[in-house]
Amino acid sequence: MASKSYDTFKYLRSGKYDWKVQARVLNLWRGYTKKENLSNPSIYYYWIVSVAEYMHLFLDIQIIFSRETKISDLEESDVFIEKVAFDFYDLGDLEELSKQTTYLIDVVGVIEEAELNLAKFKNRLGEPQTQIKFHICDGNSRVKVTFWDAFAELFHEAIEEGFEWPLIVIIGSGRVTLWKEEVDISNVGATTFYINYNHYSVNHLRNMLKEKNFIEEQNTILKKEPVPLLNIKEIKELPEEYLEKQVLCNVKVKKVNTQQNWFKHICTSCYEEAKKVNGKFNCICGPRDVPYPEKWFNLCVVCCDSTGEIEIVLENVAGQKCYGKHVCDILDEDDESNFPKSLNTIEDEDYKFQIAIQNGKGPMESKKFVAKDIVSEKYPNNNDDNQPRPLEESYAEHSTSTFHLDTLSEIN
DNA sequence: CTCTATCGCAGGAGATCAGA
DNA sequence: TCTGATCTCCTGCGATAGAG
Repeated sequence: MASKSYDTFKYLRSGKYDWKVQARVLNLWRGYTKKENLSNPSIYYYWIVSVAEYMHLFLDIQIIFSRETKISDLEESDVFIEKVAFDFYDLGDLEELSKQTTYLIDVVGVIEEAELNLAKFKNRLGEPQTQIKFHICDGNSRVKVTFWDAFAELFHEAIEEGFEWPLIVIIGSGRVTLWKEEVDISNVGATTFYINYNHYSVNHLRNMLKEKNFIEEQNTILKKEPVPLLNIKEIKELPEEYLEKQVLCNVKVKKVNTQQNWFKHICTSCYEEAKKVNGKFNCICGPRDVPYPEKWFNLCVVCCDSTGEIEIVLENVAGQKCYGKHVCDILDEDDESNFPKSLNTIEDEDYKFQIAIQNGKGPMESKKFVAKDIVSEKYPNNNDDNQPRPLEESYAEHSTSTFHLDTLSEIN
């Protein structure tokens, strides 16, 4: 048997038990076996003892390792196998894939957000968790991506490394789920990411980005209406039909209102405000306590420009961007229950707010102005001097033990 | 291991049975 | 009665789904 030549994945089939293949482990993460561990990713050959017929959407076979499977290292110079291989899916096809839990998927897309921030919160069990959320777009569709905890922090560190924006990301072996009726790609142990990687798919997207209509098409997908830039006088005079619409406005923060609550408690399930009743937080989404509500900015500031003054409520995203901190960070620093003095630091600063016009609370207040975001000029930034910078290694949470070789079968 | 809750299976320990 | 084989119950762990 030792002299037997290698089989290729293309010809593997069930019913025969002594296949011998050369393969590169593209992705390796810790699984659950009681005794045996496998070492770091490298090249192996395997005696495939059983090839199970496996009925599914994408691949014809699944390779199962048994006690009889023999694995040997191969020298890099002995074989030529690509170091990466992706099996990309269109972002528009992911909804169907979100209904299954067997397979992980590879996608590539342009990150839409101009800035990506880590969100820290406590889950319903009081455990601190970290997440980073963004959307990717392939020119035809867009999907939400949520990375969790250490993987989110790894991703956040990676994007700080000075890549060309907009970032083009390949997500390898992401898990597709439906979250609040929206397709969401999240990470599992196997998930990897490659930022501005030197791959034809990335180069293709970047070429598309240079065409004018990519951004236009993307905006069409987002059904974004252009947001008008108005001054304070114009905003105040907006007619009723502008309720629930958004405008942009360049303002200077004149005064931070220290007389009102500067943050509110948010239910971690439905993101509505949680109210304190008898010492416990309750939410409208169901008869349950919210033991660890999130804390979101809800800070009143008086702003001005050359045409007048206006009171604006900074919501969470705008507040985080103003201070570069989360509410809990400010609370940690200022453990007094009084209004934190550090909140005054934005006075006399200039901002371009994206403001939603909302219904006021009472007869004295017909309209309310809520800053949803701060507009950054960072995106898009096609600076040709800034060449895409591929990562030498993918970022992944590699550990030891079992393999998932779903993507390998496409190599040969 | 994302983390947690839950389900289901594998395997160990002890009980039971059959044959010498 | 002893010993080995088989059966049953229980526990712990792996797999999976769901949450944020």
